[in-house]
Amino acid sequence: MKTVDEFHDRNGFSEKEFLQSYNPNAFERLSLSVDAVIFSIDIESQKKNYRKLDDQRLTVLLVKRNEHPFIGKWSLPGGFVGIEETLDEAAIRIIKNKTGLDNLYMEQLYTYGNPNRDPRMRIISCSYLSLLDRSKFELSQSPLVTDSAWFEVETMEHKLVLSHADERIEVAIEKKETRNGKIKSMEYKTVGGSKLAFDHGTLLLDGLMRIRHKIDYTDIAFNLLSEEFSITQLQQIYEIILGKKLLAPAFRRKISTKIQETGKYSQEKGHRPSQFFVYREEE
Amino acid sequence: MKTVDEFHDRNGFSEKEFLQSYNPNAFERLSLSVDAVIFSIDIESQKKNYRKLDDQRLTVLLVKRNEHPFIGKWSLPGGFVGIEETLDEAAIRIIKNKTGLDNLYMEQLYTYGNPNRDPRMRIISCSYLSLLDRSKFELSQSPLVTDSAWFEVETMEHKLVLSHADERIEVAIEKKETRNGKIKSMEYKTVGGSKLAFDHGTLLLDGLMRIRHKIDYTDIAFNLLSEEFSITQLQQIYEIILGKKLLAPAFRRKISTKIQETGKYSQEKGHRPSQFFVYREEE
DNA sequence: CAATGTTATTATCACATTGGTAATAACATA
DNA sequence: TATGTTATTACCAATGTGATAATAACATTG
Repeated sequence: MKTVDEFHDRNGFSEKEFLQSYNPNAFERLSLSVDAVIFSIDIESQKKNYRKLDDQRLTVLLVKRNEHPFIGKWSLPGGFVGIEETLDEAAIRIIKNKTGLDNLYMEQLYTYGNPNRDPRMRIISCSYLSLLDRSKFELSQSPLVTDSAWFEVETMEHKLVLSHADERIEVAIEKKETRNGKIKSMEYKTVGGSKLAFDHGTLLLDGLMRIRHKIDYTDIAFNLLSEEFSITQLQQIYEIILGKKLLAPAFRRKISTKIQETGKYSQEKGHRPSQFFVYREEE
Repeated sequence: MKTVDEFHDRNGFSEKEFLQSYNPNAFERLSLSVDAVIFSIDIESQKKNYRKLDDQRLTVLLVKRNEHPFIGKWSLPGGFVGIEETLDEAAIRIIKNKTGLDNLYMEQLYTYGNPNRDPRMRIISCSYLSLLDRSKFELSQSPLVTDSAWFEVETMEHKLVLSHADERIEVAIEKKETRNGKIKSMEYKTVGGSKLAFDHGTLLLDGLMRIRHKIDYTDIAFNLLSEEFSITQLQQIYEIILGKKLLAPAFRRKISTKIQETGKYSQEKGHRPSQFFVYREEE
């Protein structure tokens, strides 16, 4: 079998020779960062606050920037990719640093390369989507607790509203009809600046779209709940993400193949106890 | 309203001052390339060659590298992202250069950042998926015709086989069970080297998975056909991509809402003519 | 020109899935 | 014991899907 080295280019160089004389600065260089869109839902706390179902929210983890650029603004947790780590490794490292948690659901989302997205220089950002089981997590565990917070996410017709305590961030959204080949589709794009750093409003919106879409052909929603859960809790997760009410009997039927009874029951008072279930893997 | 400049960092610098003194080389730099997985199906030519339905194939555009590294090997068409262009712009430019075509269906697929994926240096690759209507396209129109070709794609249990004329490229595939949070899933990964340059076997396999999955919740398949087509041709596209036969009446029903009659009929002999349809956009 | 072969298209049926409402169950409290 | 609350099951209608059969519209052949 031929080895690569047997081939020579038009200058007569073998691959080994070529690589030895290769100048890495021949092309423009740039930097790569990873930014994480970390979602969670705190069903328990939302219940304690007497929230109605339609008032419950998905939350996203934001950190306040304490360095230029965009100092003082909220941003998605992120950081630069080290020269010797893969993108996934960088995302795991960054999420661990910001949340203290490991083994989360995590997937690469999209890569943003607008030349002007960072005022410092050309920085490409690869975004990751991550889902957190809030019962395992307390913000105080994080080394960054003083300037990180879970913001409730609310989508309205023309804007995305993020709120936490008395902070309120609005991101304008444009519904835009785009054509891609023969396919016409409605795209949701953020427009203009906001109180969010960089283009993180766009990253957040894209993450939101991804989870809303992916919830009905995968089981990612289970990652937002603890090991044992009632069907009602699970249904609430779906309702919050999809932004609409679901019918209990139909939901129960559809989900029944994916869960398994535990025989344990809830201790809530004043009504029939609900059974706890666990996620059952497909065979 | 406050401007960003009013904030000062711990060194007392405003954002403007910070940016003026920013050293872009403070972090490790790298390069970014875009590689395109361009699929097409040539129904007409496959019919002329008396191919049976189950013998029809999806094809992907490969170009032969005439420079180090991987000189002489086949690769996906790609190139470096210019310092002043977005990733989408780079993909459009590259596809136009390689195929001569514009206004194709195109979407960003995934970003690959393994530190060792390129022997020259750290090069990140952002892959794009593109679909081509073969009736509008002839390879001879391309400025790169001498070293580019449509390779038929065939997936088998443990390998991906690409073939064109007497060339045959095999890419080993590993079915790997991965766990991501609570979700267990089967992933298909390419293993080891092949006659394909870089990690392009992986890019190709991921593109294949994406199109197979996306075909049943979007209308991307229409991008592989010309304006007017018979339902049978459309069904063949679906069969080729999904890799299995479909029942004509069921397919007809399902697709009927997405197409519109033209009143024109095929001229083929020996049987009932088929009506031509056009893609109908949703209201 | 009728019989045959070929592909296109429609009809029909059984079955599964889903949206929706009603009924029942299992508690706590008044 | 009656009432309120949530959980769970039963049931029905409407819709969608897999599958086979029937019919239509040609060309070709004997």
